[in-house]
Amino acid sequence: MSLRYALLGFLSTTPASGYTLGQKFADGAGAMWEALPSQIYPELRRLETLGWVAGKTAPGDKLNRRIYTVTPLGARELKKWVEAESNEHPPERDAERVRMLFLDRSSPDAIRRHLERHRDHYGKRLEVARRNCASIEDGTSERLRDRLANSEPGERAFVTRMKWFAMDGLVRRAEMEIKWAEDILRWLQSAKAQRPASKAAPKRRAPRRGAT
Amino acid sequence: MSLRYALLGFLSTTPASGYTLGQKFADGAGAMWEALPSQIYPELRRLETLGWVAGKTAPGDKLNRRIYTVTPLGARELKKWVEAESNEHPPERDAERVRMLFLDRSSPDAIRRHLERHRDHYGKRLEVARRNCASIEDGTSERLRDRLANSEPGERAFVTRMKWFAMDGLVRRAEMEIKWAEDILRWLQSAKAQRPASKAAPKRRAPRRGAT
DNA sequence: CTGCCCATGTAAATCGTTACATGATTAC
DNA sequence: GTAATCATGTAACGATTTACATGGGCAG
Repeated sequence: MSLRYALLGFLSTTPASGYTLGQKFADGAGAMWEALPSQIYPELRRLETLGWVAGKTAPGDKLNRRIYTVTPLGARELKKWVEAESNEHPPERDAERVRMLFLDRSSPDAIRRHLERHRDHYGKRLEVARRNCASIEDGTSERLRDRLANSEPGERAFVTRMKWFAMDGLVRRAEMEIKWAEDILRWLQSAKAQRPASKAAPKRRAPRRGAT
Repeated sequence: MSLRYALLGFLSTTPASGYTLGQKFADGAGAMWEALPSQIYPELRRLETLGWVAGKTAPGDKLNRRIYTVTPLGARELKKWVEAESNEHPPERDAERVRMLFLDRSSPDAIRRHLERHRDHYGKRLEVARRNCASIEDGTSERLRDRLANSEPGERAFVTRMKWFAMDGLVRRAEMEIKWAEDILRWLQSAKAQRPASKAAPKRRAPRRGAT
């Protein structure tokens, strides 16, 4: 049910086509809720029949682009959703950590490769999120500009800051995942030095990390 | 497809019934991949027809508990999965951050309530994860003991450490989410002091956080 | 005129949730 | 004996992925 509101939210800043939304979802400000065309297009049609958005194709457009705009009803429904008290967090489903849990019977090399992929994956995400944060800070974010254009002048600093915090969450997440992977990689490296083959190594207790 | 391997993984440590797995998934070491009974039971049956696990009900058991054990084939398939190179990370779907993104048109009070729920939610997760970490460290973790019982003596320190790292990932995630929420809450508090009603506030640039 | 990107979809299959059903066991 | 918990499921629905289809525009 969140795809619906993610679409609605992005359209509440700037009217857009399904294709454009799909692009934003993949990389830009929308690296928060990814979805495929086959899910986006039907959902936009459903939003239209609900009367939450209005879609229009420009008469001369050969590409048949359908541009959607949020209706007042849609804006109210979006607000209802973001403010809802019953925000049950989604169930935890952390495939990477599950893998790590059961990689203990694999070779240190397999574990290392896995962690390097993890680190690199979040490295890319970090880059995107940092870039987005920067463009919010220096005012080059198109989406933020569109958003501010629809805001009261007195609210603009507030809106800017909220956007920044949201994006900063993605930065922090990526930083955490990278550090987690690197800490384990470092330990694997030092453990390897101690037990070159695969056996031995005196039993040591897992120490706490630096800060809590 | 990950539920299948999560089940397989947990069974590779200790044979268990579907009900038991459901419990572990909800709180204990399994706060990594939650699933409901209606998904767990059919999946276990499918794993059985695949020959990856063997299920048996003890003759005298009035409760009709079906205890599943991983077969050698199942163990090989699990290993194949955890070591697979094509570990595409799942698409990002972060409903909380999407909400934050579009909460900028709501009252600071609504935002505050939202963030407090976020903080409290991860506070509970942090407690569970810390408890699990602690029980791995002090050797009171039953699941770890079962796991070590099936491991070579020389590998035990390594296995212990890997389990700890996996669980530590959940600790770090929860700590990060709590800090994120608290940082925004603190800012809301200070911003409120500056603009008590809802207007004004001199435009300020979003500053970088302490460390990168 | 061939291959690639833009743009919008449909159909089938799989994964996950919600609602419901059933019976036995344990604690009060 | 009644309520909570143990234990296993089925059916229907909703969300998501995979595979496929289609046609216009643009660069070589």
